[in-house]
Amino acid sequence: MTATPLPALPKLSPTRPVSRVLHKGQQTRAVILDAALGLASHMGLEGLSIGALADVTQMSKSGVFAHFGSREELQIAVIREYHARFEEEVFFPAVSEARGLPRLRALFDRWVRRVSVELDSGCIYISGAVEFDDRPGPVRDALASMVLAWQSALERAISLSVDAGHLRPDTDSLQILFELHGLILALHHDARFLRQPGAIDRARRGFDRILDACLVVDPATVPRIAAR
Amino acid sequence: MTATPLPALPKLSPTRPVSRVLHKGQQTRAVILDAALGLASHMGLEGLSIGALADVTQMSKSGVFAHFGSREELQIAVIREYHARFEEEVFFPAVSEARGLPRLRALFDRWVRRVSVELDSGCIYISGAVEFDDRPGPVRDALASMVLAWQSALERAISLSVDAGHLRPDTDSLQILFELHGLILALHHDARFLRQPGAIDRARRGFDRILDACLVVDPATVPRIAAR
DNA sequence: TGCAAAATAGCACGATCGTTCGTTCCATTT
DNA sequence: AAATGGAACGAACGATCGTGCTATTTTGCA
Repeated sequence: MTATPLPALPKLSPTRPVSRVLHKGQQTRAVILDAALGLASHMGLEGLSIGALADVTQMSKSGVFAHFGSREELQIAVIREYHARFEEEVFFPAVSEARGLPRLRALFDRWVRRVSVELDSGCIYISGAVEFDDRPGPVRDALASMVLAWQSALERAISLSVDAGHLRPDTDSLQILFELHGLILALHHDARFLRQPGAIDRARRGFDRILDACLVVDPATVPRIAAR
Repeated sequence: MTATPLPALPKLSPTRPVSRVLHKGQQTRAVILDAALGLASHMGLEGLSIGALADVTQMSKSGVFAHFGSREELQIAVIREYHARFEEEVFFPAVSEARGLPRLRALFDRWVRRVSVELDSGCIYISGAVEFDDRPGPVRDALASMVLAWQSALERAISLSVDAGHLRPDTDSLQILFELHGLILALHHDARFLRQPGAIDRARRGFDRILDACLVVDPATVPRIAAR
């Protein structure tokens, strides 16, 4: 339960220059990337077309194209951008919580919100995984790298909850990770595809149920630490 | 826990003539459909192209096209065919098991096998849900109808387990359904996209854990019914 | 065996795809 | 004032897409 076999979280910050004045090129590139993210979350990474991107950004196809060099590079850039935003909105705010259960709760809670409340923009991790599970290549590699990084971060939070004494020492953190991931995927499916309103509560209740099973209960002090 | 709000399982059998001698047309249509299913499970329903289908079946594009009238009809036909096979391989064999926990176990077990062991052919229900969650139309409707039918069948099996006294009376069958679905989705994700070998066991263990939590334990006869 | 009907092929269409190329515009520098 | 470089454009390319049309072949039944 100590060493994690998953790769470390890739740091994306170095790739984009810090607080430099953006040249015109990088500025419009950011605009394009923003539009591409919105487009990809609706149509999927495979549905991303340069022509549609040109329409949205009011540019010429070749003008858009020049910023990325190829469609594949554009897709990878979108994945990286999504990863950066995911870090910003889910990971970073949660790690400021106290390690252990509070942090784990915060991670899951923000994850849920990211997948569901942002109802219009689907999760590229999830749609991309389905689109590229049979398509080897650099896009799939980039996607898998990001997903593994996020799973690794979550697994670490679970392990920390064990170390902090919040969860039982015999907790199988990878099993917990698997089941939590399942809740998110079911949420994404029921909320986005089936449009069922109760999915968010179901995911949260599932979270409580999974963790209840391996909560450390001190019978001397507390008779019963219920969910939450 | 009695009435199910989900629609009834559509009976597909009436649509194909029973034990009639197949005319040449329906015969090659079946060949095309078989190839289309294999192709769609790799490339997705959106990746299904009539040209590629013509190459595989050694036919002309127009020859393939004539059997369905439109790409949309082809996609719907593929969805229906997948549903029929899913019924045949997962649902029908499982309902021959005794109602209650045995049947529920059989349903889940065959579901797991369908999603994972058939490693080359992905689940169209899952990939289709991601592809069409933002694309209204008849294809999405057909897909949703099939998925809801299957979920309804599963929910009935869970409710029957409650009625049979295998699960506690206060069991929230829709919550169980949600979590079991999550396990399958996580299995599909980890096995197909991440290629992690341990995913099948994780799904099975998740199943046991979910049901353990609402098993009826008779304290008089059995001191403790452990997992399985 | 012959004939109508069904099944398939051939061809072409408009649209869209990613990509390449040459050109123009504009800001910065020499 | 002239020269340089990046950024964006417009047009065109080959390919593939779905979808019509019209022959031609094949099938099944009288």
